Amino acid sequence: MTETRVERKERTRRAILDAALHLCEDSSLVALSLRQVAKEVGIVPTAFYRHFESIEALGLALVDESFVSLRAMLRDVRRGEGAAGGFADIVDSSVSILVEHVHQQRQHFRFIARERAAGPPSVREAIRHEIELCERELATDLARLPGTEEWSSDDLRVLSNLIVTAMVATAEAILINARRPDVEKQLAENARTQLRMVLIGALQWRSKP
Amino acid sequence: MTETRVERKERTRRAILDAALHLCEDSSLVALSLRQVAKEVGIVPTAFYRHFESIEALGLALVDESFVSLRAMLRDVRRGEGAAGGFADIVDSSVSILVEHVHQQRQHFRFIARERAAGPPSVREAIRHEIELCERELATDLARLPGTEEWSSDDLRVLSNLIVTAMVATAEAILINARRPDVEKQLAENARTQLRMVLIGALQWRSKP
DNA sequence: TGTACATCAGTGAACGCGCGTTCACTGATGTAC
DNA sequence: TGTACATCAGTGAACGCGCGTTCACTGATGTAC
Repeated sequence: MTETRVERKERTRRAILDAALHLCEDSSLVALSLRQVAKEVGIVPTAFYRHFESIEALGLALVDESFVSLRAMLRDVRRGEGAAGGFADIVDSSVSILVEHVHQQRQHFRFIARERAAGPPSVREAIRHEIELCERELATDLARLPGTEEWSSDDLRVLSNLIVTAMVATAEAILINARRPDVEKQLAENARTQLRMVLIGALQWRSKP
Repeated sequence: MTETRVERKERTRRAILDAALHLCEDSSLVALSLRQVAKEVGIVPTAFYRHFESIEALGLALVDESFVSLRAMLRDVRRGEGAAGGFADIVDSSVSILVEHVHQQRQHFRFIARERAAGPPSVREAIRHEIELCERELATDLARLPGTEEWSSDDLRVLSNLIVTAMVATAEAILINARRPDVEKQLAENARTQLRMVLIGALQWRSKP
């Protein structure tokens, strides 16, 4: 015996998650059927229920998993900020890290981008919640940058929201133009320009009293 | 006889478009069936084919229709810019007009926001194309603002893209928080702050030679 | 104006198919003694 | 170590349902003369 029962079950669960991620790439979770997933995995449809209660529950598991990837990216970005010299370096390295992670975890980023707008309500809500947490984290990071000492916490959140929105849009654009390195290079350069514009504006900003 | 045959047909077509817009509000076009639409309209499923070749074709018609609404908004914004005094006025009035139009054409804006990420490929592509046209229009508007005389056309496009992205995100947030006037007021104020931050950055910007 | 014919939006039966879910089951793995 | 029993991931038949699409049709509206 090379595998325990628990290991075997975990392997099937993994296969279901991977199959779902793959199958819904061209449409959405809401158009994904339990039978399609079971067929792709190579199990009988009813065996699906041994692992998830419904496609929606499977979706929520995929949200958790996808945000593990996204948080790994944020950790890398934060490390880059510590090492870098000025704002220009931070911007350059952050966008590079974004591009790199989008490629490495292509399916997870596509999943978030798509289901954020198209998923079942509970999945949309879960993604919205996770993105809000990311915005909060970024806001506390921004508070450490020189020049934001006098900012209100509201303004930090608003700036953070703007940056996250712009970066999500950049990630989406990169995913749409996958396998077109020239377009991707341009998109990354545009994202850097946008971040620089925003940060220049931010450095001039003074919160209302 | 009160209605000609042509008028009657047009009325059914209208009813199909409205029914589709209403029925896919809680999920997506990809999860919408021809039979659901026919039932809602009160015709037999096969009669659908007298008006559209498929749900996808119906979706493309809805894209056209939705962007008529969106362009009406852009026209109002442009009129506001002409009348307003300084940047602060432009920002205030533009966001107010956005909020107002999002309410007036709630279904069209929701449709665009949702199907942009979730629709059938051809619908996604059509929406992407329309948004790109809007970005171009905004870029030519921006070129008329004082302070952008020396900008490269690339930088104008990049700034325009950032503004459109932020405003689309604001529209989405307003739609999600419909019927919560306090949240909406905050979202509008945040959007104004974001636009001000961006424009302050833009005014400091100098394109690379 | 009246008649004969053409058009065509909407009908209704029928088809084969994939769907989610139920149920009783099998047989390999795991555990208690 | 060997045996008897428990667990439980996966099976397979069956169900009723909604799906898109086909086809021949109906009958009111429109048109030519």
